[in-house]
Amino acid sequence: MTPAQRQQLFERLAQANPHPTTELIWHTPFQLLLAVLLSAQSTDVGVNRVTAPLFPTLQTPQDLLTLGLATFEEAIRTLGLYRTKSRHAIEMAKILVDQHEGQVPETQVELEALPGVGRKTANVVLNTLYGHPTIAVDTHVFRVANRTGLARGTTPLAVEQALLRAVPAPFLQHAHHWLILQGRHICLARAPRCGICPIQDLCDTGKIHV
DNA sequence: ATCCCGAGGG
DNA sequence: CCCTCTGGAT
Repeated sequence: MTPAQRQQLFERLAQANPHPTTELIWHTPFQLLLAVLLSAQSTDVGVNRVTAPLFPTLQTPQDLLTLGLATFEEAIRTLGLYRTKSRHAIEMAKILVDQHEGQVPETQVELEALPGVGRKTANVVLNTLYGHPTIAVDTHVFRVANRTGLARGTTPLAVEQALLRAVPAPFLQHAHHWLILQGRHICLARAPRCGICPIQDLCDTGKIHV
């Protein structure tokens, strides 16, 4: 894909979504961190479903410690991976209270040191919470980048590095969410909706068929 | 049967 | 590299 085509690709995604943001519902920094941790192998709709009744009284890491492991497990049970996620969330809250004065850290290293927080989650937090020009590569971004030919790679890290080179600078800030929304609503995993895709003519796969 | 804003452990 | 964690949606 040529630089001009990449520019055009993001111009169209930007036009379709002028103010892209996460579809997770949150109000405090800790809630965003917790919601992203819960989103692993789960849909945002599912995460919002379990956090809606929880978040009014769960705003800080201390609130989660007060709630306790058993109650939290029960509250997120329908998400899947609930035991691992609950354990990580509680351990994460302890570290935030003990070592970060209850605040969400702003560096990749500090974030990835938290239980349950890997590179993808750290990138989402840095971008969404602090406005860093990071690109978190999740299942959607990975699929869209490889399918379109925007940036190819066999691992999430390789795709992330390819995207950082392929995305025109003015679009870096919101590239993550534009690609996510494209993957979630248009470039679906099983049945991509090429008929309504705004970048179909720029896409390597879209030209071929589907 | 496959996928969903993955991470940690072996 | 592989495996496991986990339930709901399609």
